Amino acid sequence: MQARRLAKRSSLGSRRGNAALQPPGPAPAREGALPGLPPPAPAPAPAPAPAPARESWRPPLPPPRSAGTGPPRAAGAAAAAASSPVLLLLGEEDEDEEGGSRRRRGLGRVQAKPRGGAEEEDDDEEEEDEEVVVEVVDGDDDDEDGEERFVALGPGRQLPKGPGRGALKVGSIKREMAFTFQPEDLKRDSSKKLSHQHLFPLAMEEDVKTADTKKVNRALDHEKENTRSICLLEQKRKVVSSNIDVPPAREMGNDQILREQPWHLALCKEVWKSSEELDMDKVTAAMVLTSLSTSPLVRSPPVRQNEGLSGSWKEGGGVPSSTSSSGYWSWSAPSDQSNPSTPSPPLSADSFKPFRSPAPPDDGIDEAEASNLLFDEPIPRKRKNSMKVMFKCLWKNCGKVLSTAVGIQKHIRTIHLGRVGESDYSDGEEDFYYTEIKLNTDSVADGLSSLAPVSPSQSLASPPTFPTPDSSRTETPCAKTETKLMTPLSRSAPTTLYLVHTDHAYQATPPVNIPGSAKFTPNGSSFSISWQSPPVTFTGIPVSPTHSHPVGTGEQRQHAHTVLSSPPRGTVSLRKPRGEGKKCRKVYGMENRDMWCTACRWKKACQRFID
DNA sequence: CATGCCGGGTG
DNA sequence: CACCCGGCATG
Repeated sequence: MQARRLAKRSSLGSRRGNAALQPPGPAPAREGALPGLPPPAPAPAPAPAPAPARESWRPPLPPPRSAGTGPPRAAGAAAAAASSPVLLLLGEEDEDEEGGSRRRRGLGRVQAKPRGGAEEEDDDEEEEDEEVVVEVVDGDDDDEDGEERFVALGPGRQLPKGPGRGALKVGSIKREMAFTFQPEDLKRDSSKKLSHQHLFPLAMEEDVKTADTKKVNRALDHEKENTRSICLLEQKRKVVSSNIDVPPAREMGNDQILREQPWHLALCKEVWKSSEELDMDKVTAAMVLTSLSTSPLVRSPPVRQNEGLSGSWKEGGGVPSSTSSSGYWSWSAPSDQSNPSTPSPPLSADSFKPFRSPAPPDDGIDEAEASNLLFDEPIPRKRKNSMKVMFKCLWKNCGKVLSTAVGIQKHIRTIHLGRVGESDYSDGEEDFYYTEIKLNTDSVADGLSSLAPVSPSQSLASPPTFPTPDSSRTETPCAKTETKLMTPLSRSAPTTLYLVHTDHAYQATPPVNIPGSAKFTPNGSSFSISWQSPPVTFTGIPVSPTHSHPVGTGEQRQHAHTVLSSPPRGTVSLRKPRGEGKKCRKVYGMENRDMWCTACRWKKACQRFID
């Protein structure tokens, strides 16, 4: 808001100085524009250009190319492509995107690029693919690498080598298919592009994402044909792979799988393919691996993967509303979810990408895990740590609380039931005399600490959150988290905690109950958490809300105020009481404004007539 | 509404 | 830091 206003103001100001005739938009730009530049181009061009360009190059699939094998096989492959949708996808797009860009490139890549920015990115995306292909085909120097990939590609799901593999393998599949009918020479640009590659990582990802989405949509459209096309693809691949010396057994395994579940696999393949397109390189894979290994609580991947397979996650923006998010994301869940690499699960493709590949390996486990979390067990694992289960004896006048069921049973047996000798024998009667109580270890503190995205801070190398129940702590990590991955869910998730301190009656926000918020009632005081507009409200805290000026205890409160951002008028009335004496304005009047003290001129506290 | 002043933006 | 201004609080 302010910004806008300011902008407006500034523009006005500039106009003021200039001529009021200038059209509002271009005016400032032009003023700033260099004399040497051609007037029309600079200002308008940059802004609108990117958008359209992006649109146009969006669909790009990683342009499969062949290095050595290309030419001879190309014709046949093209023909095949025509008959099969999937192949069409690959080939066709290749034509569009690749051809176009290539042509342009041919014309003069060195020259300035009208829409070159997008183009470049596109190319970059292809980079990795190409490189890999080259390696594989050539197989000379980097033989080992190439081979490895192909080996991995075979098994499809029994990926023994780790998460990252999944993507790579699938990718290699596609590559195989691709270069079969793409007799293009990649060496040409590859090196150059590679150099570019690291420059546009984000762009790449996004591209990939969109491409991915689009692809899957198409896949859905052509469900039926997909089966067939897959078969064709399989054939193709076999041909190629035979050249490349792929272990036949694995190939077969993969094919069989495909045949058994043609449709699903078609989709899977699409997804995988795309994921591979994302081309999460080894580094990413490693990162994911490490993050996975460090935090055993990473459970989002499974869910997401499922979504991905079903294609639901791509229906733009629909993600958050998907099953996983709705039910699963009860208040406590986020605390678990907010782990290093997945502060905000399903939404952003960025976060999504890295996880897709690792997913396959732990498929089974994750499946179980996900369902587990989805259905029952309202209290996710991590919370168990903070949640202490105690067993309380219900016997009259005996409030004994023990930490173990066995203990309490024993207690009841021996003390109340008088079964001293039969300590081991239990007829279950004891069960009636004790109850299980869950001690929310200092509910408030617990809640806060668990809500605090402790894990994200790890991955982000931000200062670790202190286990101390200092609620104020929670904010720092949050901010970072948000900046990192700004996905709707992450924002809505309780990653951010605001503590609204109520100093004034008008500021007192009654505990707001919002769906998805949890409310604790420890020690009689109420503590409600929600991750929406009025995120957290504290009431009943032993802080006297009476005095409006921080004195004595005000110290603490002051601290709380500064540290905790309180949305609604967080500013305590530190405002200097209005000066009663004469002020420059009064003394000199508006007419003699130049005689005012500077402070007055600046609308600051008058310095001349200080009270 | 007038005034005093704070918070924040711009250069 | 100088300058400016939006907007709130107060009278």
